[in-house]
Amino acid sequence: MAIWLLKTEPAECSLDDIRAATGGVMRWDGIRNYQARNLLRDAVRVGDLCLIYHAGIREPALVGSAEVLRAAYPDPAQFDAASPLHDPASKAASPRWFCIDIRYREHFPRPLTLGVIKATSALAAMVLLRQGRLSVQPVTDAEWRVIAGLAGMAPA
DNA sequence: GCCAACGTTGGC
DNA sequence: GCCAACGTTGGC
Repeated sequence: MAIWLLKTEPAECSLDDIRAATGGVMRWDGIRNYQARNLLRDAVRVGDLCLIYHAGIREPALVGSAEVLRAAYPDPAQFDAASPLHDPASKAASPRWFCIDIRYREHFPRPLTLGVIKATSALAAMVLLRQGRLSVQPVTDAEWRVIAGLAGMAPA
């Protein structure tokens, strides 16, 4: 099982929104960056753990987790002319953009803020701190153990 | 294929 | 609202 960090602006889609969705299942779409796309399409598997990161707010933080319910499939929005995510250059026979379905798992007892992540030496190598703009990022098992501890989770 | 211009992201 | 980082675009 791999671990991923998924970044979102809570005004667009928050962990609360995921929990509130039918069955706690949410389509994770709108990825329009090739590096993130490649990870999503080639490496993200059913059952993988997703850590949800809220960005674009006063205190950015890892707030909880979800799991991958369905692996990559073509993002329907790219073919929808009315959508802001429409990509006229993408063809149905060779889709350019992909999405996944995730299912809500939990809110962390204590959200782990970016400030604390930055101040934690064991997390200094996180992709988040080096490539902050990447919206799908790999997280190592060791990083997850540290994150889980700081977020108040019992050891798995 | 290089590179300047431009747009977007996201922390502060 | 500013600005740094960085991805994309398009002229050459």
